[in-house]
Amino acid sequence: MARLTGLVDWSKGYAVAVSDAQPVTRRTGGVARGRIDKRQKILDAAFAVFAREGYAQAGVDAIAAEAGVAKATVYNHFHDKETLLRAAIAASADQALTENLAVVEQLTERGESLRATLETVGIRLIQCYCREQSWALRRLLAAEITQFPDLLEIVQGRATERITEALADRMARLMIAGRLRAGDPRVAAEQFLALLTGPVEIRARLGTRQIPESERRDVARAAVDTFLQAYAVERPASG
Amino acid sequence: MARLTGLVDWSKGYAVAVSDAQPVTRRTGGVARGRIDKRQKILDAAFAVFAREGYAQAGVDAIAAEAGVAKATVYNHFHDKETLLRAAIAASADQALTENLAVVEQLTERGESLRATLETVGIRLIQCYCREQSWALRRLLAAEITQFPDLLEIVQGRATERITEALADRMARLMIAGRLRAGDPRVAAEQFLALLTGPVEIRARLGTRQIPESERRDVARAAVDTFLQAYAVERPASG
DNA sequence: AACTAACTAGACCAGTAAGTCTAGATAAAT
DNA sequence: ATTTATCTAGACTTACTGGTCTAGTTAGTT
Repeated sequence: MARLTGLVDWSKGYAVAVSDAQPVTRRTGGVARGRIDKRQKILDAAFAVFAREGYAQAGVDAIAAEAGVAKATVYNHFHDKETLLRAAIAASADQALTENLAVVEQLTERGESLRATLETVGIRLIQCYCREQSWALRRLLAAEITQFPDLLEIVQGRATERITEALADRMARLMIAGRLRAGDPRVAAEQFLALLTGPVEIRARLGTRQIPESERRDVARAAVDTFLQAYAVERPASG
Repeated sequence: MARLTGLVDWSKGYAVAVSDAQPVTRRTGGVARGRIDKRQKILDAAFAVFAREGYAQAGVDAIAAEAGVAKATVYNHFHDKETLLRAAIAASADQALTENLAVVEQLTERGESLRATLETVGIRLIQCYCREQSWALRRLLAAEITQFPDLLEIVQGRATERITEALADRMARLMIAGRLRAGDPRVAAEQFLALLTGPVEIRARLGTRQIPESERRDVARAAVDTFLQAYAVERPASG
């Protein structure tokens, strides 16, 4: 009866299910994971369908079909539709986080001009922000936040907050290195991100419009201009 | 059979239904509107329930109950659940727009210091942005945009876009008046808004956290600082 | 007072979807 | 070859809800 002989309470245990609830098979052998990649397939399909139709509208049948899997298999991996939602969102947030962190890491104090570095990082951050998956994640989160308030922690703890913090770290390094005027690195990070994503937000229309490459570059350049005018130590030759 | 003897196709006519589909009673008399304020009650209730539960989850019964009205009455005013959603969102967007425009209008070239004016306007804009209804509207829009793409035009045409444009107008005036460095007023408007709402967005956690008054003031001040350092004509005495 | 349009309460139908269950297929490990 | 865990297809139960309809009520207008 009990599927795990009572080792863990799975009824609400999304914290476990979310991170790595590997089915038993995975651990039995050495090479292992006979066809447990189905789990990932289900997660991907679930995210896609949830994003497209919304939680309430999304049918588990549809998710199973999109994953190329039987409905029972879905319930084999995830106890609940709700659990599935949390897992899918967590997985997507993790993915978005690593992408963003990789970009933030490129913001070092050494290297050519600070302006050029900021612009490159800016363009890449905008790229991340404009991924279809990113838009879907933000939309889905906004949609279901009132029904499942804990989604906020699942995502915020994995994405927005951590990215801002990582960027703040870099800003602090730049300030210490004398490349940026001293100030609150957290505010600097927030404002840099705001200058990048704010204009994008308006122009992208919640992700329904694809912003052309050139426009994204313009936004990044304008953002860096404004940012540097406020935070650069020596004034760049203007005009 | 046809409720309006075929004058208008009501089956999908949200453009009409949205703006002012007043029931006949309203026009029969002079003083009129016997109890047609029910329409507003329904709209308010619908927005509240849609925002709380999401479109798919929201039951028309629940909306009727919250409006203090029979279900049939809802269908008397609005042909469809879908029509009701559009109408409710449009009404809410209209309201948000007028509030925001009233604030933007306060940004004139005369008056004490430009910095003080910008700060006041900034604080008020943040206030508008943080209204529970504003958050609900943005969340709801994000939630249903994939299902009802036309919602975007209903809202964007009434809110975001118009506000940005109005602000850009003011920026242009300030540039012409020599109070701001000449440049693209549209970009200035976007960046000013971004500097205000970006940090608020992160801190408010999709509207689930109430930002204290002092924190909002800090954000506005920081935004104005950065903005003026980039756009002021003469450098403000720093330090 | 008579008329009329909007309202109410509640029954009702039809469609849909979460979650369970059964019986059988597949494939890794011993 | 046998065992064991997962998988599949699909029927099934249960519950909910959009929209309609009916019968009767309320209140403004003439």
